[in-house]
Formats: sequence, C-alpha cells, structure tokens
Amino acid sequence: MVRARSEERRAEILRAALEVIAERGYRGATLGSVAERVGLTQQGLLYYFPTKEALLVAVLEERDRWDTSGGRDREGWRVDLLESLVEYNAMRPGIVQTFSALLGESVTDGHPARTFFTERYAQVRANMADVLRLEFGDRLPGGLTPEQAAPLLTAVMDGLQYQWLLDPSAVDMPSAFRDFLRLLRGGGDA
Amino acid sequence: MVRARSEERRAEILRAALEVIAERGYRGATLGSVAERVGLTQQGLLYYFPTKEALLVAVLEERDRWDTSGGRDREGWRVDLLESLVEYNAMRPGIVQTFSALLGESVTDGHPARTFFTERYAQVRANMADVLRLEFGDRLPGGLTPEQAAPLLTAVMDGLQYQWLLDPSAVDMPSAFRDFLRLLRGGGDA
DNA sequence: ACTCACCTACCTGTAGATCGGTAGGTGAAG
DNA sequence: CTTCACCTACCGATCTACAGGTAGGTGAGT
Repeated sequence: MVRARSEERRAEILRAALEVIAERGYRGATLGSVAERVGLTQQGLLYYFPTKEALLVAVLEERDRWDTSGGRDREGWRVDLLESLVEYNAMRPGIVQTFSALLGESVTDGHPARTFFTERYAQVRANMADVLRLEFGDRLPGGLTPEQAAPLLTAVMDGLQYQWLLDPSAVDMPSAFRDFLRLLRGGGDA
Repeated sequence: MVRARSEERRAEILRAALEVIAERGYRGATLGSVAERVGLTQQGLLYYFPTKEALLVAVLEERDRWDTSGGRDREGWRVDLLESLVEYNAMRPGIVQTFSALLGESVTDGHPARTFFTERYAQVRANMADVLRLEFGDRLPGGLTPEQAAPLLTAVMDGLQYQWLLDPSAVDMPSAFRDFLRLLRGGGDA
C-alpha cells in the first residue's frame, strides 16, 4: 500500500512536471512550483527525484515509454496512423507544448535533453522510413525515397506544432498535415 | 563621434546577445555573460538596454529589420530564393540556433518573444502564399493552394532546422529542403 | 523498532535591478 | 581661455528574490 502510494506520487509528480515545463520550459521550471502542484514542498519532491535533471530525465523516459508502446508496436504502423497522431496532438496542447519547449531548449549548449532528442529523432526518422517503405516501396508516388521523405515528415509535424501553438486559430494542424500527406502520396486532388 | 561610438557599442552588444542566446537560450542567458563578451560589466550593459527584456526586443527587432530588407524587397522574391536562404542558414548555425531556441521558448506562457513570433509567422505565411501565387497561380503543380502550401513550407524549414541543429551529420538540410520543393512543384524526378 | 514519506531550517550561488558615484568630454558664459 | 554646469558612458556596492541542494529531523504505518 505504501509502495503503491509512492508510485502513484511519482506519477503525479511527473504529470505536474510536464505541466510546469509546458508553461515555463525546463530552465524556467522550478522544483518548488512542481512540488506545490502536487501538495509537496520542494524538498519533499527531492525525495522522489534527487535532482532537477533526474526529474527531467524521468519525464523524457516516460514519454519514450508512452509512445513506444502507444503508437508503434513494431510493425503495427501505417502512415494513416500519423494522421490520428496529429489529431490526437491537436487535442492535447499541453503535451505538445512541453515537448516543443524542450526541443527548442535542447539545441542550446549542454542541455540535458539534447542527447535524448538527438537519438530520438534519428530513431523516428529511421522508423518513418521503414513504414514508408513498407507502404510504398522504394519510391513514393510523389517521387521521393523513404529516406528523403522521413525527415520531411518529421519536420512538418514539428514545424506545424510551433505555428499551431503560437496561434491555434491561424493554423489547422491536422488538415495541414493531411495536405502534406497528400503531397507525399503523389499530388492529385481530393 | 560620441554618438557614433555609442551606436557601435549597441551593435556589438546585440551581436554578443545573439551569441549568448544561441548558447543558452533567453532564460539561460545572463546579462553578465553578454556584458563580459563586449568588455563591459553587467551594469554597463544596462546603461544601453535598461532591462533584459529590452535587450531581447532589440535583438528581435534587428533580426526583423535584417530579413525585411535582405530577403524580401516586396516583390523581388521567388521560390528559388528560399533555397538560397536555406543554404545560407546552413552556413550560419549560430543564428539558426538563436532563433530556434527562442522559438521553442516562445511557446511557453508569457514569454516576451511570443507576440513577436506569432505576428512574424502570420506575416511569413502570408508572404509565402503571395509568392507562391505569383509563381504558380491559384493551384500549385502538386495540387495545393498557396494558402495550403505556405504553412507547410514554413514548417519544413523550421523542422529541418531542429533536426539539423541536433545532428548536422544526420540531415542534409538544403538537400532535404530541395526535396520538399520538388514535391511542391509536382513530383516528377530530378 | 524501523522504514517510509515527508518537513523545517539552512546554505550557497546567481540573477536582475537600483543607487550612487566618477572620469572624461562638451558647451556656454564671463 | 578659463570656469562651471552638464551630459555620456560607464563601474562598484548593494538589494532582493529565488533556485537548487543538504542536513537533520518527525510522525505515521508496519
């Protein structure tokens, strides 16, 4: 019972951290504000995560677990699923904001999330390429190879997220993404 | 003479600020480190820019002036120029990093650069759409309208920048961008 | 009795900003 | 041509506010 409660607490903390990072980024986030959100003191929080960086790492790992299980069970993928993913994201500005803020910070020198994102993107690109190849073969209808299309797909998703976060009313993220997929699939209409 | 020296100083400071922001982001940047880089104390710096936020605003305004004059003299634009822009960026990781870091931070709550980026992206999209329409009419070869393509173009540029900054060896930014343009221009090869 | 899940108190560092200078030049008045 | 008020371009000291992290508890549950 104690153990369970403890695990529960950790999960609460991670969720709170996600929120706070969304609001202020990692550098701007304070242990105190995360702690407050779950009804702890800053030092109470440090009992669960010994340092601020450890907390960040835990947040990133959780995300990794989440979308390693949720979206991509090895071969259970299609490009269509990306559409759903984007639609799903469009309903969860909080999470999108967290990771967009972290991605932005991560390009600065010595940021603790940097290697995470570097590896993650390499993996995502490779995965995308696999999926595209499985669905279209070595050449997509639009004329690109899977390896050429993969970074573009990733870029479009991220780039649209920023535009959408800055002004949700100005960009219809899911439909813009669909436009891009149509392009990949070889122009045409509808 | 005194005046001239002062303007020069301000320019030096802005350049230094750009560097420091690239290295640590806005939140991570300190007035002291910017000052040090131009041989001033923090207090000396505050003589030129009364607050940290004022310094940031000045940096953003300068960038705005720069690429309002440099790249886009009203109608002197073609899509090809975007290719050159991306190539140019690929040679200046510093500046790209500054603005990628700022963009990431800007989606957090109450960030001083937020309105800047929001307005800037609205303007960039509008501009892109104009240029595309001028070159292709109301429907691009790939099948999209200029208004559909504009946010995608912007997204690809930004998204590629992140991937490239995280691992320059993993993504050939200019050539990936050309791939995308080929897509927009209507598939086909070469 | 012992561990778990915290808390109080505290330390150290740092950041932005204010205050009060001051050296050096500029400009007008005598 | 000198004097005196004044401005420019800074610097040193200091204030306030957190921030992350440590040390050493304490009470509740087992």
